[in-house]
Amino acid sequence: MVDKKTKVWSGCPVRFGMSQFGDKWSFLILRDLMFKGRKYYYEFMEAGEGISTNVLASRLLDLENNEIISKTKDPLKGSRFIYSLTPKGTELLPMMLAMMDWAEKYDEVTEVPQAFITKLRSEPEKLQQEILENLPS
Amino acid sequence: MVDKKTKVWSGCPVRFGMSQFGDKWSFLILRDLMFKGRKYYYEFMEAGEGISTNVLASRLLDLENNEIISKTKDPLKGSRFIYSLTPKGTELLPMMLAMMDWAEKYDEVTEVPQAFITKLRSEPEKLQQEILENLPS
DNA sequence: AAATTAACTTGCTTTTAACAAGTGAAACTC
DNA sequence: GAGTTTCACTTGTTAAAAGCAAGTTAATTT
Repeated sequence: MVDKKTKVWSGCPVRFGMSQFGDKWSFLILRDLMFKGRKYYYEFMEAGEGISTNVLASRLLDLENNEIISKTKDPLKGSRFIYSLTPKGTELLPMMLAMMDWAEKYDEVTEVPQAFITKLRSEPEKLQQEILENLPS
Repeated sequence: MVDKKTKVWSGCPVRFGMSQFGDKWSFLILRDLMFKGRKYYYEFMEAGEGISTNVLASRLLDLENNEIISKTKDPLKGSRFIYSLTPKGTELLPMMLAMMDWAEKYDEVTEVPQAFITKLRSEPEKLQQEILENLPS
C-alpha cells in the first residue's frame, strides 16, 4: 500500500489515514463491508471492480494489520474466511457517509437511492445507527 | 491517477469519489488547501511529504480537470499560480473532518490540537463555518 | 478416491511513482 | 537591458506497484 518503513505516517491525521486505508481498493473493500454485506474473499473479487487476486490479498492483509478488519474462519465452512470490520473500521462509517453525500451531489448518474440520501441529510444519526445494526457483529 | 477511459467510475459514490480524488497525494493536497493555507506549487512541494514534481503536477491537473481545484495567475507575481478550492472541492471538508476525527482516536501521536478536536466534536457546524471563512475566496 | 470450491501465491508484463536533471517564462538585480 | 534568480513545470531513467494468467494448497462435497 504505502511505504511504512522509511517514512513517518503518524502525526498528521490525513497522512495517518492514508497510511491506514488510503488507496482506491481499500475504500472499495470498506464499502463492500459496510454497505454491500460482502464478507468473503470471492465476494470482493466478484464485486465487479476488477481487482486482481494478488492486490486483493495484499489489501486485506494491510487492513487486517492495521486492525481495521479482522479475519476469522467461517464456522459453517472451514475452507473459507469471514472478513469483518473491527470497531476501528466501523468508525470509518461517518467518513464514508460524508463522501457519499458529496458524491451524490456531483455524480449525475449516482446509484445511491434517493431515500438513502434524504435520510442521510435529514437524520444522519438514525441512518448511521441502522447501518451499524445491520452489520454482522 | 486512475484509468478514466476504459472503466465506468460513476454510479457508485465510493468509486466515483476514488476516481475524482482517490489517492494519497490528492488527499494531502486537499489538506494543504483546507487547513494549511498553502496555495502555490512550491508550497505543496515544501510541505515535506516527499511528493515528486511530476506527480504533483499530475495530481494538480487531475484535480483541476475534476473541478475540485482551480488555477489562476497570481496578480502579484505573474510567474506563479494560485491554486484554490472550488465549491466542489470545499464541499469535501466534511469528509476530511470525519477522517481527522477518526485519526485522532487511533493515532496516539496525533498532532491535531486538542482544541480543534474538542470543537469538532462539540460544535462541528461552527468549526466548519470558521474554516470556510478562513479559506481564500 | 476424485472432483470442486475457496483462498490465495507465483511469475511475467505493463503501468505508475520516485528520483535527478533540464527547460522556459517571468521578474528581480545591477 | 543583460544576467541571475525564481517558479512551475517537463523529460528521461530507474524502481516499485498493479494487472494478468496460471498454479498451489487445504477443505469439502460427490
